[in-house]
Amino acid sequence: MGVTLKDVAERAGVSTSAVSRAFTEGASVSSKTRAKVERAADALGYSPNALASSLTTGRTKLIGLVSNNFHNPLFLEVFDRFTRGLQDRGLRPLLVNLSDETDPVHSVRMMRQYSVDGAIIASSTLPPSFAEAYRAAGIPVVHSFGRYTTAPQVHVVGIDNVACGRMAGEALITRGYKRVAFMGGPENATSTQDRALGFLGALHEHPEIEVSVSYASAYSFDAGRSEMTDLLKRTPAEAYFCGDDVLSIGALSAAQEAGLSVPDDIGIIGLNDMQMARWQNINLTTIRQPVAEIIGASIDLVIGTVEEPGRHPETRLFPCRVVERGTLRPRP
Amino acid sequence: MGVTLKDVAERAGVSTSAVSRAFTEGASVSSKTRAKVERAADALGYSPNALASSLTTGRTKLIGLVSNNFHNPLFLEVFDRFTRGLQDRGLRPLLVNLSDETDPVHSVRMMRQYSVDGAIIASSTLPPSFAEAYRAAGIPVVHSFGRYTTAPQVHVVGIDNVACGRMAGEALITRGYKRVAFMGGPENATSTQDRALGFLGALHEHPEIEVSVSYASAYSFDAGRSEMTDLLKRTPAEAYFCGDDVLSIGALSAAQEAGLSVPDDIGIIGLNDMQMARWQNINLTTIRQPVAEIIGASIDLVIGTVEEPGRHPETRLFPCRVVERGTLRPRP
DNA sequence: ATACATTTTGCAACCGGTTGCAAAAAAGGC
DNA sequence: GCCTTTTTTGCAACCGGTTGCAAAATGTAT
Repeated sequence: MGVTLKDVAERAGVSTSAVSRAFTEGASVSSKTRAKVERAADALGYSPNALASSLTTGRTKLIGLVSNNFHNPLFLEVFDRFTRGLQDRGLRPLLVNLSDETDPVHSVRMMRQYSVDGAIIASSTLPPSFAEAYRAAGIPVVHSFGRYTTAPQVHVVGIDNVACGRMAGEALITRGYKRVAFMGGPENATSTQDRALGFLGALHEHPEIEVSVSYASAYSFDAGRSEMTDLLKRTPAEAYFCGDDVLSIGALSAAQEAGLSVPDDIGIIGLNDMQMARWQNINLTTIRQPVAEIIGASIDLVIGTVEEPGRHPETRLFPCRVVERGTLRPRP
Repeated sequence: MGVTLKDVAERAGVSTSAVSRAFTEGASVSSKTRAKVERAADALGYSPNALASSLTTGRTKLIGLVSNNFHNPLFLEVFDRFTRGLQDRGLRPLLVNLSDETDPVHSVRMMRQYSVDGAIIASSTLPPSFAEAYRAAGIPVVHSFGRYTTAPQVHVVGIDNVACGRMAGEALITRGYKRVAFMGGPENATSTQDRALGFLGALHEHPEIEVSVSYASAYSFDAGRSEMTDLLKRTPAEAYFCGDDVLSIGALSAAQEAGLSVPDDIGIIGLNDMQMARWQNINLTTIRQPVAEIIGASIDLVIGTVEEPGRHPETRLFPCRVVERGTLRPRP
């Protein structure tokens, strides 16, 4: 079944080294033998075994793509772009689903067993220590959609959550809302904390505006909906910054069901700008994460680190922008 | 950096064979040497190189997961379950994004270069010939979310699209609609054809009911919305079976925007039951695909075929069921 | 033609493991 | 204790490639 180097060599009447060289960019082979080898290889349908060659070259062209965000619709786009981006550069994604696992030890071992050249942690919820375990194991790694930390031990690519929070705050201020609120995801997620920080920071300069904060139990539709349902029973704010689009849509649903009109009675701004946000029957005003840029930079960084392992950890944060749709009253 | 078998052997004071055996289930090793080996391995932080061993064992435990459905929200769940299911069985998914590629030749070559043990084609739109190319190349393969064909050359797991179409037709008949329609995805998709077939078949027994058929240009929100917008300009039907949930939600959006009330003025039933269908502000009546079962069966089949390559091609179709929500009037 | 520089080639060792086989060690029977 | 059977062990070859090195072939200059 498997056609090997040796078969090709035999058929072409050359040594195995010659065949190997014919398939290696920039190796020393005469055009005559290369032609002989190619003819034989075509006839036999040979393609070199990437894993066998990795043994000596030390490169597998395998990149671990590790995530625990398999319920966030944004991540379908994330996987799409990662796989395409890696493939375009001749790399292969080995997908790892962490599910509820928070200890890196299993996945690190797996990465080593399969000798991945590098790894990308694509997760907005994992702590910095996760990626650090990879680095400690000698695996070139970048934490994609991670958050900013001072003196990071690993490459981090993402958005500036504090700045996003501030941007959301300013969006609400500009539109003249007098009672605003932040509805975060789970309080212990580091990204949630940063967004709250930025939001409150922006509002701090406007003491005339009333601010409150609450946390949904998860980054999910149901959590957003039930949180908003609770809030509406008390004295709700005029406008909410929700830490995520799915959460926002849940909140939106609760508001509509309570008979409130959006954005006249209540305003909502989300974060992510996932596919559904632009569906006209949702039409969510939100803050867009530049997903393509984040992913492009992540891939570049991981490749760079594979080539230059000692490379200093870098943090690349990309700016977000408000996408004007229908769940916030227009700017005056 | 890399601790090898030899390092462990040296440290434990045994031969490399002993170490290899200590890590192989059911090999002949005394408990005494196994203990010595384990101690040495722990101290050194050794884990065996899966790729090196694949060279002799012929098994990589790598499974190609090939898809071109990176825009269908259902597939986030699909990837989640596939990765988890494979991991639980000690297998690793090598993800391949086909994008717009329709020729299997590239991905087949890649599968061979990485010596995958098997492959799963997860796609509702690829033709049967795609998976057949894998089989022809000697790669154990199952086409997941594929469609039924007579005398299939490869394993196919999915739903019975004809039965689903029939089920949708019957749902509309039972609810007393007198003018019904099928809005499919692109006409050339084989699944679309089958769904239309079943739908029309069911209606054929009810000549008193008026039936029409149209096709959206893609399985997307925009396509569904624009198709429905067009339909509403003429004489629309009372109820529509849309070939997909995303399409349905697009159609729903158009209907709502036209000031029609759902389900009083117009009824819609989708297919898939993806996450968003149960969001209360969408609340789509739809037909549920048993995703977990399809994926479980796909994994079992691919494993079975790895172990018994000559195995006869099998088609496993799972039954769907209507999920009652708010876009169809209640059954009388 | 000869001497020398350059390119191309094959040999053989190696990458990190596995495995058939025969020798060595342990266990069992008397 | 000795002999037989069973288990454990190490040797060495092998999986499918790559690569340093020296020999062979080719090209250039005289």
